[in-house]
Amino acid sequence: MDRIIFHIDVNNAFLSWTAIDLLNKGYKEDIRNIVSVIGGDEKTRNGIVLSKSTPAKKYGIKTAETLYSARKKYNKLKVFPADHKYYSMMSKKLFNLLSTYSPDIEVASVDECYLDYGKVKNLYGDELKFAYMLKDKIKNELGFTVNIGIANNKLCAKMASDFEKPDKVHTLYQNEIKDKMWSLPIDDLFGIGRSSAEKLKEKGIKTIGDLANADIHKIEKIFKNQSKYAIEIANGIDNSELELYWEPKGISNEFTLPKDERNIEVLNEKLLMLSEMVSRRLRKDGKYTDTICVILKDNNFIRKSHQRKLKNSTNVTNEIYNTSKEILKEFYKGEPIRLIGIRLDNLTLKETYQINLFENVEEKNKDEKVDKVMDEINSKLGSNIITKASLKNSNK
DNA sequence: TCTGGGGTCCTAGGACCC
DNA sequence: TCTGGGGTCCTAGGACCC
Repeated sequence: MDRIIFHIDVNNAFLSWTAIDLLNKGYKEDIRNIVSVIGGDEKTRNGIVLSKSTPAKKYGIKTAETLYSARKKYNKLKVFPADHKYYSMMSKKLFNLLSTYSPDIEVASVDECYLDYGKVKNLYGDELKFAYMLKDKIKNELGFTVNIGIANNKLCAKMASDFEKPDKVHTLYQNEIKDKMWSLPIDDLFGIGRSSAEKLKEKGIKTIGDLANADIHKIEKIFKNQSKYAIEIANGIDNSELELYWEPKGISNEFTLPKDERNIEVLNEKLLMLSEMVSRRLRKDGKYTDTICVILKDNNFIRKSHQRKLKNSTNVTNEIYNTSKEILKEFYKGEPIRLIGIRLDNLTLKETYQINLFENVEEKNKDEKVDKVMDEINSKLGSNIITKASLKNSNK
């Protein structure tokens, strides 16, 4: 039997949610109806568009472009800051509402999910009628609009929800793929990014249909092992299951520095701060890592990373900090650094531990106690106020 | 005042072992 | 004296997504 999958996608999520927040706070204007964006802070060099209103889209303003560039398209552009806490609250409201209809939901990101309608169709009936009801219920109860894509698999549901926006329901069943998907530009295919799209266009593959009917040998240089898969997605073939339970495979934090930095002492301080951020998240999940990766981006936007695998897994801030400091020393060549980050991989629930003759066990126990106390204080204060980094640099 | 941050997956080369 | 492959693990980088 054919599956029936919904893809539910909030229209202009960050912008819509901020619009609601502002209206609740007495702001007169609904920023969804004006040329507006949610943007990062330009002073800290985070000045890009995170989300745009429908009118902003009409001026050609795109997600991830610089605010500088967006303003050139519309000089009276209104820019509002992001409020991720509020977004995550709205996101929960949406998923809670959806959960009342089905437990089979894959949360794909803060503003989109897949729902296995096939499993509950006998309860709610025709999927199209239900989707319209659902979209209107979300609009009435939560105050924002969504697009719903209906199809026989995740890929096509995702593609369908991306058709005309906002506040729409679309289907993309197996027998509609040719008519509804093949004429779209190759860039629109989920899974084909800018790099692959450029290479495909060079070979004369300009639409999804072109790829669907391409000779596999023609694209093997581009997709290697993934060539068959690439042709399959262009044909709307996707047998992947919904992933109902998600566990992070890695934890990372990174940030752009207010100005380019080449002083390794300053970079080390940032590593301390980052170590605290990632290790606290790790401990909160009750996990351990044995792979620590330091990420740098230089002033030319070239990203470089080096990682190290530990003999024993850990969740101790100090150990992560000391390791990352060593990694940085190993590969930092003195170039101006724009961004620095730490990523923890190979997460496990249990600590692997082999006795190491050279390890100072007392030191480790002390570090663990310090982490525990800090975590408790921070969870009580509900903030990141108490950090070793902030204590160390209390001169501000 | 030009270009974020948090993820996943894949590839390719080298090390190492049998 | 010359020279196998297969398998796995580790590392760095790139592509892609929201």
